[in-house]
Amino acid sequence: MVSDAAAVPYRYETTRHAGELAADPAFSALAPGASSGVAVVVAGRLMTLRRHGNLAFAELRDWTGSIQLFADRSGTADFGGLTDRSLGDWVGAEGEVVRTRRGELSVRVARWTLLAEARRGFGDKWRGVHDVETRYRQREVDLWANPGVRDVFLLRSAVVAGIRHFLAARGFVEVETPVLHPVASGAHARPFVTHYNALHADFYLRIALELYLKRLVVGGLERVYEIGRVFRNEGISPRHNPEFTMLELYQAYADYGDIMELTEEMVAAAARATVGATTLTYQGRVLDLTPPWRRATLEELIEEHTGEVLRLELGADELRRRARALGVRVEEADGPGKVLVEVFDKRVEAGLFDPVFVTDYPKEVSPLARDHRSRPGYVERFEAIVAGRELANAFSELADPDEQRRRLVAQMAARAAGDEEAMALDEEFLRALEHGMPPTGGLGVGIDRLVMVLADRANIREVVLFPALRPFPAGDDAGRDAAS
RNA sequence: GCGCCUCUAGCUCAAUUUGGCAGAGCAACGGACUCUUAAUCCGCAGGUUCUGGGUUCAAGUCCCAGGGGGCGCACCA
Repeated sequence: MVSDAAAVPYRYETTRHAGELAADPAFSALAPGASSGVAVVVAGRLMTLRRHGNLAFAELRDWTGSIQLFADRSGTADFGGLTDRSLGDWVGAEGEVVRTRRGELSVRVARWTLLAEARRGFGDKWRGVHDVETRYRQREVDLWANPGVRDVFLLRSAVVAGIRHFLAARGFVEVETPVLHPVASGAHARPFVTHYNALHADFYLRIALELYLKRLVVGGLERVYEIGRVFRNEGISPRHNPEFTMLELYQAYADYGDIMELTEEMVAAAARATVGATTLTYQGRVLDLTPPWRRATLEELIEEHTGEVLRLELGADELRRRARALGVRVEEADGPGKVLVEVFDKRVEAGLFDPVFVTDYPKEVSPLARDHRSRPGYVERFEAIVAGRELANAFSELADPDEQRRRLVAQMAARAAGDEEAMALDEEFLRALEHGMPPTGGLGVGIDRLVMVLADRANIREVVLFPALRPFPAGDDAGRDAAS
């Protein structure tokens, strides 16, 4: 069915969406076989087409839902042209809202317009497309072929909108900071490297938002946040995409206790804005996100889940011995704090399901967090664990420029000793701190992981539209298409 | 990077315990049908079984190498 592409209009004005028609109380009482007298214009893709000679029924789907089109030879202009259409074609239709004798709300098509032709099909109309490679590489196909996919991404949009709304109500301002950094710092991760031709210098894609945002607090933005992509040059897994979306926020005059309250309220608000409740089902289990969340120290949770009482005071040798006894692999170079966190990550984290704020991390592994006000060797830091995964990381921020320099110098020493993830020293950041940063609470939230929880998805690829995959192999389908 | 699994028509999947002419449903294409809901019915067409080697009279099936994908480990706050 080759059609004249030039005949496709440049614009098409609809009056209603399919989902609205189905939900409109004005039509709910419409009896089978009755007409409403209301004329509408709708548009979307033909998902099914049932031809009956002089009658035809079609499912027209737009991004709000579906509406049935009802056409007949006597009442529909170019009826034959309509029944010649293929599944997947985009069609605009105008006509009266009616209910068929069998009770299906429909638009009785008076006139219709071809808006685009689908040269390719969308796979099995009942079973959809299961091949994950097709689903992720050709998300446009996945969005039509598989139920629920579009809903996940609409939910993702609503989560981000809900967070912006929540933060605006608390007086936060949203900013944008550079993606290309001369020094990649603010997190323990290997960066992607790129080259800045105009500056004749290598730059790094950011691994965190942290340092620039704190400089803005120094600059007087007392409540500031950014939602943006960060890039970590690491493995791809069901829980890791090398580029992912992070929310970071900083609140002057607040400590990590305040940030805990903010975190649980913000996640609860995002849940209410999307699933409509703070209790939901995740992977078959009931997950209760209702504040307040449990608070427990790292050591308390380790003891609870392993039976071992591990404290920094035991010293590195003894801690390594006990960690190995628990089956946790640790390096000889690992200090006591690193060992403690390793034990938690390997033996405790995955077993936590309902939300927990894990508090008070070793100073050794937290170079940007402020010393704990009462526990030597520890910092005021927490991670929020939800459904067995880290959802957020936060601290009372370290503001003392001298102490911050000492910590980062130590990191650079570790880096020189071979630790590729040790944090880099950023002189511009240190200079900013010398201007004075007030007491500040900071938070980082993995938006992708939050969406996974709210959308009940176990794989991060299900919540990222175009997840990282190997480049499309040469000589495969795309190459043939280009040649033909 | 390592281990295990996987790749068959546009899509979803079959193809007998060491191996014996590669099939079905959906989509597409031609046709019938005035209330369908994955419409139904008739007809037609559709293949480098991921790629390259090897074993065998015979390979989708067994072996080797490579590629894509999945899962786990490692890595990764």
